Amino acid sequence: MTDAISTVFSALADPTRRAILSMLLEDDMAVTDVAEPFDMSLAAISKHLAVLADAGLISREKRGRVIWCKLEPDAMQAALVWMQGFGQFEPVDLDAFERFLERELTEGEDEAEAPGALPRTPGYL
Amino acid sequence: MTDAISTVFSALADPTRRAILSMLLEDDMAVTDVAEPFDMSLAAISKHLAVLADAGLISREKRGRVIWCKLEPDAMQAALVWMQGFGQFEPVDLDAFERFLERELTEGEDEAEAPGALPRTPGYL
DNA sequence: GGCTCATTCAACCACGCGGTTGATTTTCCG
DNA sequence: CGGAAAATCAACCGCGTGGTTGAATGAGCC
Repeated sequence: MTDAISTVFSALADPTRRAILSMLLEDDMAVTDVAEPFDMSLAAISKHLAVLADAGLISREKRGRVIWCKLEPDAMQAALVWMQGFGQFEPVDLDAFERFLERELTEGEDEAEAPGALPRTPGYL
Repeated sequence: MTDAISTVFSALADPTRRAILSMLLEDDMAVTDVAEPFDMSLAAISKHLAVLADAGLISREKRGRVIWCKLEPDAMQAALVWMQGFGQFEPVDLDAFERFLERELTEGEDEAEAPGALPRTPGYL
């Protein structure tokens, strides 16, 4: 329940919230602008944003009377690694797997596009 | 709601269900054996298994009067790819990952098969 | 046949979630 | 100052979910 990974998966389980994250992939956005394409009240979107912020998937910064929402993709990493460790079921040495990930993450610091990802604008790098 | 990815994320959002998946990573199991380490009723575990099966994350095959649960990691693929479209950790390029898996899997070929289990081939590689 | 084991079904309950509307707070602006 | 915009808060509603217990179904065993 209260563990971080559950919170992340739970936050990702809603299509509206996933759509919001996809929007934030392109750029930081104000709450009103996030809500604009959706057919629901602003309060509902505000709640969704609260769920995402609680999971650490976004951060909210107040500038003036506008609150800017920013994607925080690091929060996905634990869940992602968990799933990846699952992908190849079986006697794979998880220690070696962790070392592999560590190596990959530390040496691949140059920019690369994710296959099939939306166009990335460097807003959070 | 009814889309596949939401169902998968929702299923993964419960620590009991993730623990079950981890157990099934080692071997196929009967429902009673799955339920054994948990401090809740068998019916509750049965419901969790239904949720996992509905998400496609496991399959259940009845042999005799016992139902064998088998991990189906392919169902994670879509959700995993979706997440990979996000972070800066995406330079975990799948080529290196595949090579890693290749090496790991060919090293540990003396592993015991589950009794009557289908051959464990990496379905999504 | 009758018993027992494995599993699910059926009701039921407490609780949280996704949504609404209306009031409130904070900030900008003329 | 007064008003409008941005966002959240508060209360409420319907429904799904995670859990319980007890009964039902089905397969194996003596």
